[in-house]
Amino acid sequence: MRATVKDVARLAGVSPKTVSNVMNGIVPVSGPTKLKVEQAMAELDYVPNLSARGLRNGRSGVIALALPDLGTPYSAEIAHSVVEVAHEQGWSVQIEETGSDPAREYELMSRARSNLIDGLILNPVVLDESAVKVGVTLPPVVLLGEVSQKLADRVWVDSVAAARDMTLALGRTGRRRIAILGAAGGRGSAAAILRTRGYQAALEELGIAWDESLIIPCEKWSPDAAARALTAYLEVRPVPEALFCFTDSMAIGALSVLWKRGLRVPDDVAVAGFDDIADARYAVPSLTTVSFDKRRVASEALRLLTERMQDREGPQRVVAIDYEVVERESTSS
Amino acid sequence: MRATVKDVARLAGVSPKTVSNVMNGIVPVSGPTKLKVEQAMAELDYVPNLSARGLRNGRSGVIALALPDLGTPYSAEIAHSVVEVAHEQGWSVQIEETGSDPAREYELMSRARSNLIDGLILNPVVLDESAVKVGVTLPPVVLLGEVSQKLADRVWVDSVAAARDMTLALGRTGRRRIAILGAAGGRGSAAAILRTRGYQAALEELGIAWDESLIIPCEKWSPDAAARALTAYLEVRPVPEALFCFTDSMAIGALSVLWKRGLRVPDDVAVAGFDDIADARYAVPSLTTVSFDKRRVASEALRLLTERMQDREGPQRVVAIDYEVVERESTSS
DNA sequence: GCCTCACATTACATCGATGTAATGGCTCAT
DNA sequence: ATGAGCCATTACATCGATGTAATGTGAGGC
Repeated sequence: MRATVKDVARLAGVSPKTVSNVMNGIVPVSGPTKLKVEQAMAELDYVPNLSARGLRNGRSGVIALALPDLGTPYSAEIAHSVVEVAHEQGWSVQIEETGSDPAREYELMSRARSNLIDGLILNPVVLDESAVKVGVTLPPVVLLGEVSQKLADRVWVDSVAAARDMTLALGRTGRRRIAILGAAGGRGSAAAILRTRGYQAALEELGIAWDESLIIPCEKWSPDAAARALTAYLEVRPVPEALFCFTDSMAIGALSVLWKRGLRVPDDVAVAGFDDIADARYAVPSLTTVSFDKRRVASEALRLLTERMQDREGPQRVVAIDYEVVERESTSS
Repeated sequence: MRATVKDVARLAGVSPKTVSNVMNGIVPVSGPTKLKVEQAMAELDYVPNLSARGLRNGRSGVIALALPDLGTPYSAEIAHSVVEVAHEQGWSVQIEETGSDPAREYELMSRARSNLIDGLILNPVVLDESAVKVGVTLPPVVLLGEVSQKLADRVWVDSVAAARDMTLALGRTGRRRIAILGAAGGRGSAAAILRTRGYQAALEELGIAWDESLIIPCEKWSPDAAARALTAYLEVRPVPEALFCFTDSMAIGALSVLWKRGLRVPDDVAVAGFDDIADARYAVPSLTTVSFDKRRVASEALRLLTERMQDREGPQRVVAIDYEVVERESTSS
């Protein structure tokens, strides 16, 4: 059986509370007593029971991170950063996937309320619907991404500005028939809408007319879906001069399709992505993309979350993360 | 304040224990009483406190998954599968990164012993050293990968056989100067050693002499490191006829380097990987690799883990996951 | 030498859910 | 009608750590 505070106390010849005092160091303990207790803890190989502590303190030291799909490089990199930053600050991270199923977002919320979780960092797929449930009775929530949600703290990259800058960069290379891949089919994701808006703004600045035939819809932002969408598109349309994919994953799928068709990048068509995932640099050719510091996203999210734990009532805050258009071989050789 | 069993009991006009009985359904509860309780729970929006339940039951419903680096596609895909399968079975998953720091593996173990975690799925970086700590006083542990560790249950892919098959497949295309990328520099990882051994076995079968100059060491299995290692190698050595990279990530780094040097794949050099990550299919050219079912890895790991929870004393078990050499464009056009 | 004050330490209650053992009410057989 | 027997329900204790309030111990001042 595992040792408890009682066992340690007995061995050290003190009371359980003193052991507790030694551990959390708030109530002062005299030198010799402290030493005795520490020796006893070491001897018994004592490890505190976090369930008990959590019950007593009302805090578990665990935060949840909810992402659509951990398997995608973007989510994986975000998760990596969050886990790393959280670890540095003494938090454990429970990971949940909301996948394609919006219901999981709600499920998560109620799970969060079951006290095993002190806070939640959520990258939502369903946008406004989630809003309903985000209230004061919930644990602190920080949202990631472009969500039209005013009820929770949020960390995001300015998609409109970034997409605009990227489109301008493509225009600056002299290309005018600039297509976008990943636009919303029906009611699309907020990110799709915002990035399309940025693209549109750039076109106006460049004096390029909006051309519906250059909008390539693609609901799912995976290489798979992108490859299919682009293949279908190229069956019936000429090759655009530039192709701005709304994520790097889609761009990687697109590069594969273009290469298979014998189209040269960037000579025949320039390709750009968004997110700057690790593999973007090693794409063939290396991928021009919108880059931003994912570690920064993680640390800001965690900062907002912990601050929210202190002050549950303060005003909602939104943190924008700086981005940068990184030009690589896929747009200029 | 959040509702507790007491509150629910008071509202339903029964005792707390009856509420508990309704929830876990082991002790029978009469129809009408059950209904009253359920209504009360709904009305109060009751959510059980998992810390309290965990304290009482000694189980938290949470398992930990420890991987070297969540940011890499391979780890991410494994994590994705584990989270998904675990969720289906009602488990939550806490993710930890052991990174390059072996100490974290120990840290994790002790964390696991703190009762917030019912079991641990560990993909170790340090091999045998971990062994020491895996004992009966720990929660159930399942190891992932090629670990020379006989003290815990384990799920793996037979690296020796897979590397042998891949090398044979490369040999079958008529190429004889087959290089490997990712071999162990000093005391390498178990996987590196085993894959090198499989390569060696295949060479013998093919009647090809062992050539030390075709062994390209690369400690870290990232595109970065692979790109650097290969670049350095090509400065001083001729291009091999085939390049067997020990992971797909390395292969992606290698493809990028080869392309930048104007070398054509597979015409000038065939390239193969290992793991069949999602992006392998969309590499340029698409990547020949060793494929296996990651969901299967996850479900077997979880099965071993839950069975181990039932029977802490049973004999250690090892599950080998089937693999398949998938030939794509990077080895034959 | 005695009293005060400060500080380390202790006993006890508590967090919320649930197993144990005991109680209560009910049906059914005689 | 009454006792046996069964099943739903209850009171209480418990899991382990920790806050609260009370106790104990020492030093220092007069």
